[in-house]
Amino acid sequence: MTTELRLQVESRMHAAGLKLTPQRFAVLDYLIRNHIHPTADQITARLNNRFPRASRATIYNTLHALCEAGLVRELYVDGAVARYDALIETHHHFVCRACGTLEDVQPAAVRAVPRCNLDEGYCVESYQLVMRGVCASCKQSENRSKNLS
Amino acid sequence: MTTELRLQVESRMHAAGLKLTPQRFAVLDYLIRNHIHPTADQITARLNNRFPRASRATIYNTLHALCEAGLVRELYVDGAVARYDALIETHHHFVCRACGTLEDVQPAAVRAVPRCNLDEGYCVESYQLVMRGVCASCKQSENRSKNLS
DNA sequence: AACGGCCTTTAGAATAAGTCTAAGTTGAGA
DNA sequence: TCTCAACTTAGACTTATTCTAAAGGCCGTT
Ligand SMILES: [Mn+2]
Ligand SMILES: [Mn+2]
Ligand SMILES: [Zn+2]
Ligand SMILES: [Zn+2]
Repeated sequence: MTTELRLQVESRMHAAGLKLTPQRFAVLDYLIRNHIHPTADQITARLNNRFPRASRATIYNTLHALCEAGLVRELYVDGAVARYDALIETHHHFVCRACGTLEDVQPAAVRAVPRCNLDEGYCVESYQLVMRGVCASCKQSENRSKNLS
Repeated sequence: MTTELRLQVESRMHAAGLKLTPQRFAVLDYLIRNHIHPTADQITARLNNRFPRASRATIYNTLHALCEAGLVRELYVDGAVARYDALIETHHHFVCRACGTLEDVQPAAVRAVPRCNLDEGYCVESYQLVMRGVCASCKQSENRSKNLS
């Protein structure tokens, strides 16, 4: 499975004119296995537990290279920090205002996909929907504390 | 008209426990008159042509105060820089990848408002749609250069 | 008018995310 | 195996934003 993945990735990277280095593979592998939309810092912290170590510059270079190659998406949702996502099929996001987690929302969960007809001449190439609210587990704790009071 | 506005703003600020200072009014007034979703820097540059001058810290304090008071929205669309919006009614945005302008999209222009039915227990409080593409005037120049070649 | 308390403004230092640079390292094709 | 463009690295730099400590303004009280 990792072998398959490696081959897929290798061919994609190659197509984009990029070498597949250990660092690049480690970053992508981490993103594919962890759909938590981590920041560059989280990725760095996580990868530097184990081999191969990667410097800040390399993390950013790698993330940008992977974005260029279309294997990763850069996501700005809340503040000034970029988050990264290896799920590149069209999908949306839900942000919990209580715990801050950023979860995927499959397009199927959005009942009516928006069709935007802007003024004449505008060309919409992509769109992204960000929903905000309270996630199921935070909702529960909210209710629990309400009952106590 | 400015008088009416000032009174409205004053009561809103007061309700939020905040004084309406000349700096605060100037920032809000600028945002209301200019729907260009400016950054803190653009606001600073613009206001410091005329009275009242405002320091960086005050600009940020003011913008945050106005956000708290619900008179202004902070918007992160592309990356690292916050943009500010005095249009607080629900609406969406269009970003031109060529010229970078960020325009309002009235909800009416979105044909089908998304209804999101997430997993049990999730509570969606708001959502925002960001469309990306090419604006009408950039589209024109693109076409013009295509014809030349 | 002078005083005191509280909120606001200010300049500039501090922080945080990301980019750049210059030097050393590496790995894929010949 | 050899080679060299591509890659990685530490650390300096930049940019947006936040923090801090001191000064200023407003108001009700003496
Ligand atoms: Mn995602
Ligand atoms: Mn807007
Ligand atoms: Zn939550
Ligand atoms: Zn444009």
